Amino acid sequence: MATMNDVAKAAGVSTSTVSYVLSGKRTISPETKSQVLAAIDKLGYSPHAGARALASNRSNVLGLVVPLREDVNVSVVMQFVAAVVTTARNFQQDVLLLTQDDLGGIERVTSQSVVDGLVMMDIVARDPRIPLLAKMNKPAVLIGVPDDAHGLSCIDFDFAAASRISVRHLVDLGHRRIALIGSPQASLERHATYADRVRSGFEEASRTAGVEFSSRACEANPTALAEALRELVTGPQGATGLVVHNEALMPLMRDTLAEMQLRIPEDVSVVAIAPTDVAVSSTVPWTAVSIPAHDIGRTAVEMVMERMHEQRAAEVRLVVPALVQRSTTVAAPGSSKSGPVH
Amino acid sequence: MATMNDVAKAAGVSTSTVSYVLSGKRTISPETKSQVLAAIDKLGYSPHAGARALASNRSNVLGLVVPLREDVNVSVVMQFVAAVVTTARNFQQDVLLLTQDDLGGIERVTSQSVVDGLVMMDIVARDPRIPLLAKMNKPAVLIGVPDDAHGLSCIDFDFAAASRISVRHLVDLGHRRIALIGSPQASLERHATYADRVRSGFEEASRTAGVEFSSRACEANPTALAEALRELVTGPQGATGLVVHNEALMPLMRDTLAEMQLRIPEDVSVVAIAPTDVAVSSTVPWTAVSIPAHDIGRTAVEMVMERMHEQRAAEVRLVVPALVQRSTTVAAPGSSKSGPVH
DNA sequence: AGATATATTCGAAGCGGTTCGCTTCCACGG
DNA sequence: CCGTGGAAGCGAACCGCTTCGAATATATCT
Repeated sequence: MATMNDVAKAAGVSTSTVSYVLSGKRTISPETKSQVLAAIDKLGYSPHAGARALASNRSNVLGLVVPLREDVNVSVVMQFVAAVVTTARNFQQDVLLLTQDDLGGIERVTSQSVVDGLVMMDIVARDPRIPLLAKMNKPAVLIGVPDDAHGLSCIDFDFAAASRISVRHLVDLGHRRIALIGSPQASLERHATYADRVRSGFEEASRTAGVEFSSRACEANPTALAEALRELVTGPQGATGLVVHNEALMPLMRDTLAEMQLRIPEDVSVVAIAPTDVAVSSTVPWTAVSIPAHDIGRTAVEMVMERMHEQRAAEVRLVVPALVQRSTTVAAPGSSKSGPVH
Repeated sequence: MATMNDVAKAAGVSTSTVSYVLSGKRTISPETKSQVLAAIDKLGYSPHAGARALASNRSNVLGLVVPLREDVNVSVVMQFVAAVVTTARNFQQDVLLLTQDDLGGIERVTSQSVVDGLVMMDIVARDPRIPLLAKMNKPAVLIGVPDDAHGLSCIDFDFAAASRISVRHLVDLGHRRIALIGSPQASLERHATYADRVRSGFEEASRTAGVEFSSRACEANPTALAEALRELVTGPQGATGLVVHNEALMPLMRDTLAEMQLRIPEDVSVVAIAPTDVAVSSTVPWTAVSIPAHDIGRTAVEMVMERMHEQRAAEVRLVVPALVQRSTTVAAPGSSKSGPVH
């Protein structure tokens, strides 16, 4: 492999000149520049990442901590990842993948300067990785809002608001008994921030609206779903409106309801909180609050980059949700769409 | 950050000694070693990845090229990725993520020595990235088998065999008219190797068995599926046995068939070629040939690592498929056969 | 003209490791 | 008692790039 020195010789200049041609940090005369570029081209030179990292103290690599566990939402994760990688490239950064459970990994890549910054997904309320990460003195952005961010910046979808507008939508349609089918038990138990927020938003909005409500977790399998539906819909709760925040469940929903002799939306209205593609690639498109995974991933990288050079205050950004009505929600049976019924 | 020099001073030895303690490439007396380790501990020293990469000419990073397009199978991809990352860690390697469409990325990370080796997923028959990658003189393994591997090693699931045993299973059950519902048109058109092989395996086995057969692509939406089923099952083809290789379709299958008044398995038997989790997390578990994504990912990394130090011949490895009968296949209507016959 | 800017380029000192060759010390055999 | 060999540690030469200060040359100002 040709080195910068080889290029310098070939172009009849010093290495520093080559370096400045490449970095543009000092002005170089057009003639010199073109000679250098010609030499680079001729030798097929490309800079050595390690050497550059050593000298400049920047690796041009961003770490991305992704959850590869079973109980998360694969396609949302993929969308995040795609957004992060794409955006990172716009900043000349590559992306190093770390897994959730590799706790030492975060410490390793930061302390060894493998990465210049970090994006961490799937934050839980009291996340043990956060104090660790905060110590490392590298720019980092959390996707999700923990109880204590330890001075790190966060970005997230406003799941509480998503839940609230879902409730309001159902209430506006005249539903008086509603229910939330949430993430798998595991997500709730580890207090994934999205799971907690969806639930609290749901309960808060329901209370405000003065409707009957209940909520529960649900695993991503037909049996669990059937049981949940039996409890919430056909059981004593008798909910006529459902908010579902569980992507893996969506494909099973229609099927399972049908087996229970329940029609959508005649017997039960359903609002999904899910990525757009899940909401629309179903036999019938769901009324849904879309999770803009791409925007969030992009913004996360932007926030990291903003903090890479200049010191910058930590901030929390929430992405505002919007509900799109499709065909799975209608006015409650026996309700006039406008007036509250008691 | 403490450097190796700081450690050396604190321990009262030379830097080379510290280096040898860390790498174990030369013998160091127990006393010296423990002093050095104590100093490392006390100073919280950790080696600088860039410096190490420069001096040793190894970055300890593996590149992984993943498809982030829409028409691939997200959950399989995730399983691969998880397997690759986990296995890489066992070799002290981190994983750098590259996307399919970032063609320059492959060249960049190899020529700049950002990575020590590469794993590339979602290979197509005449993949333009392959000659490029072959030139780069870094160990690389393709997941998928292209027409011309240019001297690179490949690993893949034996999709042709998977298809063949699916056909044989149906034939053994007495089905005489069978059909294949394959990947989306886009996958076929770009000649993703798995799509091609599934189809040719299907046709070959069908011909051998002397049964009527047909096959077609199908997009991952209910309308497309309904149309495919109309053509293959209720239409003139009148297939009673179906092989489905399209993960995204599986959740819609049951639903769509029901709407067409078709029962599984009474009216039509179905074999899925899909990852285990997709096959079993359905309202009814599918008879299926599982795609062992994890094994393949792991092996891919192992193959790269094997080629990292020693020169080693290129090879093609195929993972042998196995069919698990569950509840979606039974003897053909009006056939005397009650089970697989050999 | 002499002095002060301005535009380019060079040289050298790092950045923080790895590794090779050499020295030192000590035990052991003849 | 000397020679030999192995164990342990040291020093210095890189690895390839960035960056700062200085040098040179040309342009501008008074």
